[in-house]
This record gives sequence, structure tokens and C-alpha cells, in this order.
Amino acid sequence: MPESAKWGPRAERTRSAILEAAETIFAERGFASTRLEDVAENVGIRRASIVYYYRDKRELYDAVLDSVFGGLREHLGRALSGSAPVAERIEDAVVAWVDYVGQRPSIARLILREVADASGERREVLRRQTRPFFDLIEAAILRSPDIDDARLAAVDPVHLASTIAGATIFFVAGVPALVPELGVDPLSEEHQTLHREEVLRILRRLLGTRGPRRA
Amino acid sequence: MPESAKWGPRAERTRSAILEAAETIFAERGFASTRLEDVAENVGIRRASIVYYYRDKRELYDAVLDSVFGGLREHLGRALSGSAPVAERIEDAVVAWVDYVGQRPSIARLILREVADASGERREVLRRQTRPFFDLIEAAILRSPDIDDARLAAVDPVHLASTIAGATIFFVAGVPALVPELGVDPLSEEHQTLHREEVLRILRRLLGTRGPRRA
DNA sequence: GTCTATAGAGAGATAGAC
DNA sequence: GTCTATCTCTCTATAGAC
Repeated sequence: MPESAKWGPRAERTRSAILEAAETIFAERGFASTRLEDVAENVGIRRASIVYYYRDKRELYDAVLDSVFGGLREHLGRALSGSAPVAERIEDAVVAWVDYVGQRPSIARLILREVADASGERREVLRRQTRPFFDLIEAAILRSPDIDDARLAAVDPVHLASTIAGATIFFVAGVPALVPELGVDPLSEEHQTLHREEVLRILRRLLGTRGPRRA
Repeated sequence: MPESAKWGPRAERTRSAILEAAETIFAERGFASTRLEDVAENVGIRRASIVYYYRDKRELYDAVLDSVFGGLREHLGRALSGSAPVAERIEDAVVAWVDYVGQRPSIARLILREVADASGERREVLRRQTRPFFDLIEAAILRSPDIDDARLAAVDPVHLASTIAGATIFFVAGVPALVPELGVDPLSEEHQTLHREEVLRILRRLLGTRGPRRA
């Protein structure tokens, strides 16, 4: 953040505390149902103080999206760059995705809400966040010289991506909600590992690849 | 609806017009952002008249969920009952699911929103709607005598279901939002067919089955 | 059944003190 | 930087006429 220059260290701490609290609460309740009052309370300040950092509610919300999607961008970027074979980089990307959602589960709910909201003017806001991912995939995978190894021809890449994304999002946000009797905590070390393996299995089956062939 | 007895035909028409308008608008904007005013306008009546049929906003919303999930229940029930082999009935169910979402796309957004909202007290509301589906699957598939033919052992059924559900939901609600440049109208006859085939392909690959073996 | 009118709560935004 | 006080708007819910 170039922001850091503009604020003293105390302000910077408050700022990120607000951002963090907002991320959790917006994810949990959605934009309209979130009260700035609750965000403030969570930080230990008063509602009016938030305005010192973020002009209004929408700006705060958009800052949360920037933060969450920005983090994912870096994470995926690292996995997709490099010179490993496509098939391997695709697996790395999927693992990076699953791990990121596990570490920062707010993103699951935020995506659910954003997709549901994405009509009219809100559509463009989401697009601004997601376009870089398509560009990344385009550049790092689809234009890869050894692209044929990934057998992408056999599966529509958009379907493939939304299938994988959907599986993880519904696992993290949906399973505890829909089948709590399973007692599954998707964020536990154990289930993270299981889910990662499951998603890789799904990926391999969809791509028709064989699985791990590295160290 | 046993309701029909309680109301004259005119009232019944108004009632279902309200329900229908509410379904669309709640799906589009979510519970909190929906104004009863807009629902009323869409029906051609005044806001206050809605309370003649539904005590308050929440009751109207819950009636929408009943209607949408109830419809899906019937639809899936038909596909899953009968004495065809499991593998076939699973395919029928998946086709029924895809078709239902295609005919009644509000359900895609409503599910996205409900899952995102499903913590705290809202969780139980969603559970009441979804539990019957798990019961249905339990009874019609998992306890089927020829269950082994479905190779379900190889895939976690919960993962399988949420993967399929996620793929269709993200296709219908997500693709137009995320990649509008593809110009895909997921509700068109053409893309419905393509998507149905794609999902069946995914299902078969995940189950390790071969594909159509009926007339 | 459907309307008009109004009451009342909630929550975001703003002004200005400390 | 953070606070208190207040303004204002939106929207639900209610009362009661037609």
C-alpha cells in the first residue's frame, strides 16, 4: 500500500484494524446488512472515526474487495509464473487457490455475494476485480507452448475454472451451513488437506492427467 | 397450496403475482436491499396491499424460498424415484437440476445469497429448505441396492453434489457477470444444452462411468 | 381488496469540539 | 485522530378510509 506514507504508524494500525474487521463483517452479513457501528465497535472506536479513513461505506467495502482479491492475485501469480510444465502449474494454481481460501475464508462468502449482486452497475466493480485473473490465466496457461499437455481441449476452461472455484467455495462456506451434522470444520488442518486432495483428484479427472509426477 | 381455499380467484392472482415479482427482485438484490415498494410497483399495486397477503417482508421472503425450493424438490423427486439403475437416476437428477435452474434462474442467486448468509439464525432457515434434499438423496441413491454401480465410493458424495451444484450455479449466475465478453446467455436453448452435456461429462468423469446407455 | 397517510425505527453522513 | 451530537433519508409497519 502506498497509503502507509500518508499516515503515521498509529493511524496505519487503526486503518488496517478497520479493514480487517470490515472484511469479516461484510463477508458474514453482506454490504447492506452491515452496520458501520458494528465495524467500529469491533475495532474499539466510534463510528464517526471510520470516516477519517474511508469516505463512506462503499469505499470501505471496495477497499475490502481490493485487499482480498489483491491477495489472491499475488498468491496465484506466484503459482502460475515460473517455467514448470503447464499441467504442473495448473495444479500449483489450484493448490494456491484452495490454500488461500482456507487462510482467508471471508473470500468465499464475499465471492458468493458479489456474484449474486453482479447485475447492473455492481457488475463492473466485480469485473475490475476479476479481469486480472482471466488475463493471468490467459498469459500463463492458455498461451503456454506445452498447453496441449493439459488436455484443455477436452474441457471448457471456463467451466473447469468455475467448477473448481465453486467446489472450494461451497465446501468452505456451504458444507458447515448445509450439513452441520457432519461436524466438518473446513478450516481445520485435516479437512484442508482432504479438500485439497479431493479438488486435485477432481482436476486430474477432468483434465485426464495422472497426478503427481514431481518430487 | 391449501391457501387457494382461503382466497377468491382475484386474490389468488394478486398473491401469486406478488410472489413472482418478489422472487425476481429478491434474487436480484437480496433481502436487505429489496424495497417492498419495488415489488408492489412491479405488480401494479401499492406497498401497503402486500401486507394483506404477507404479514411482513420476511414472511414474503420465506414464501419465495418455499416456492423455489419446493419446486426443485418436486422436480428432483420425479427424477430420483422409479426403478431405473442408480447411475441412470443420478444422471436424471443432474439433468433435472440443470433444467430447473435454467427454467427458474432466480434459484441460482437465491442459493448464492442463502449460503453466504447462512450463519447464526439464518442457518436454520436454509437447513429447513435443504434437509429434504439430503433425505431424498439418502433414500433414493445411497440406500439403493445397486449403489456400487455408481462408484460413489471413489468420490465423496457431498463434494460431488456441491461440485455439480456449484458448476451450474456459477454458470448461470457467474458467467454472464464475470465474462460478459463471451456473449453467453446461459438461459438460451443452445447454452442450456451445452451446459447440460458439459455437466454430464463432468459427472461421468467423476463417477468413472461411461455415459449414456439408454435409448 | 386496495388505497392514502403517517408514524417510527434504523443507520449513514456531517459539523465541530477536544 | 477520535469523539459527541445531530441531521436527514429511507423504508417498514400500521391505521383507517373507500
